[in-house]
Amino acid sequence: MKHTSVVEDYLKAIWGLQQIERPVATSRIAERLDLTAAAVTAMIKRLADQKLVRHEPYRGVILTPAGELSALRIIRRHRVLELFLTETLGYEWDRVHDEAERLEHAASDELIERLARLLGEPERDPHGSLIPTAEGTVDREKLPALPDLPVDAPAAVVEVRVQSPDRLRYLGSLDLFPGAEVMVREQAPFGGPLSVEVNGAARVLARELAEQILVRPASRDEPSGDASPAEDAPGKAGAA
Amino acid sequence: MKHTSVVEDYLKAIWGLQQIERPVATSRIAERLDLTAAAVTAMIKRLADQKLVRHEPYRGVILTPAGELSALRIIRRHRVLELFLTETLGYEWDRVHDEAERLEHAASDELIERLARLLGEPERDPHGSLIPTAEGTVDREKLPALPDLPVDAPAAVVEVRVQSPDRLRYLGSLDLFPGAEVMVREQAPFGGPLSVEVNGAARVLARELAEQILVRPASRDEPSGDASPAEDAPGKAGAA
DNA sequence: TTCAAGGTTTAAGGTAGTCTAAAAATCTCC
DNA sequence: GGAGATTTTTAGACTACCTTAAACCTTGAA
Ligand SMILES: [Mn+2]
Ligand SMILES: [Mn+2]
Ligand SMILES: [Mn+2]
Ligand SMILES: [Mn+2]
Repeated sequence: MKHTSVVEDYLKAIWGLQQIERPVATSRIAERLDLTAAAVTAMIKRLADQKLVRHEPYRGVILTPAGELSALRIIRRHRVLELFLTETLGYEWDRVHDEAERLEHAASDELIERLARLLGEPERDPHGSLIPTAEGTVDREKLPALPDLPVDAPAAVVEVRVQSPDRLRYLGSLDLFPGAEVMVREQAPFGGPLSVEVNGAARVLARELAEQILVRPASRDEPSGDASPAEDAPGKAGAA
Repeated sequence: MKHTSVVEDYLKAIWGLQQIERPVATSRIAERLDLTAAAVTAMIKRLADQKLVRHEPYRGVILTPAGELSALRIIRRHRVLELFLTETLGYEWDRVHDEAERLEHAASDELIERLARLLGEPERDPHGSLIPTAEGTVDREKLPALPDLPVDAPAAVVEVRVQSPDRLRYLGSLDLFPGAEVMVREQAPFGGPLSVEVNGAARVLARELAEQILVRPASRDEPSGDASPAEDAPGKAGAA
């Protein structure tokens, strides 16, 4: 039931990659964790021994239910910690990942649950990612990205799926935090940039970045979502 | 400049033992860290290679200035974290040590300084231990223990040098937190227990425990200390 | 002054995790 | 249905710790 921090990071990586492709290839894990493929193969064997993954040689791995549960518990830790760092300690949203990456292995369940209570049992981290419950469950949501929006349709930023501190800092300078009100004004052809209104201000944004910004279109009838319960705006964490 | 968590724990242990006896014997370190003497000898070699300790074979080790600086920085982390856990998250004072023991290795300097700011740049941890400065300095203070007090002389608890959660919990149930007002009423002979008044309530306390409770006698003229600046009562952290 | 007790170090071996280089399997594309 | 490219796994080594058992100092008491 208790794993090393290295194992925890592997599980987290595999879980994330699994959202894209199952089974997960050795090389995908290697590049995400910045290790050689040989190291990953060796670790995969240990994970399989511990019944955390199933491995088909030369084919890849998938998490077992036990592995997935552990992964989600670590992801919960990571995201709760990230939110604590921005909300309580005033970190910028581009600086929280590395800190949380280490703390997630040292914090006890009790600490995480106390932090979650302090933060009001939050649903999303500073980047808008859903925080798994303490029991290890998350909804799988498929939201449109900014370039998927029709022109002039209002929407709200929900999640910014960007890791790089540089990019996050840049997006922050454009006010593109979860909760921001956005509207696509124009999409340049041939994969060109988007003209977007963010909280009323006109911005131009590289398509590559825009694709990582997930939004919820404003429903025309009601101000909130139609089928889902009213969203609580996560509040722009650590604005510059 | 950056050490493994194991190295950090060795430095911390050696620093603490050095306050009692210099040089520090292999076996003292082994028992404090719950390791075999052989493991300690091996590690001492590595520490000496890194110029963190000086080792005289068969005699013991002492920290170099670099080693002491590192030790004090880790002790600062540990104590700031402990205070955060009691003050901000409502932990009891007997539960914070283990948690801090792990977090101290994962938290960045920036995190610790932000916590310290949040906590008002505190001077003492929940047990009353002095928190080294960010620069890595602490005053060495020698306070009397409870059994050193003359009968009927009022004093204030400053530090409770007890590790064991059981004992801490017990002392907490007697209100013996830093800041408590105490007065020894009677000392049973032959190493017997002490009768002590704690915040006005009569208590009986084993001498062994009383010896770990450091106090500052109230000066008869002024309510505060005479030479030192007024102490800020650390507030009874996590009272039951 | 010797010698045994007790603490310390060395020797040998183990686990977890990493790397490079080589071997093996799979994929791609003609 | 291969040949060659690409991935994956194996083999062999290395670092950081830890353990037990044996050898080695230091010391104090006879
Ligand atoms: Mn991590
Ligand atoms: Mn995040
Ligand atoms: Mn520690
Ligand atoms: Mn303490």
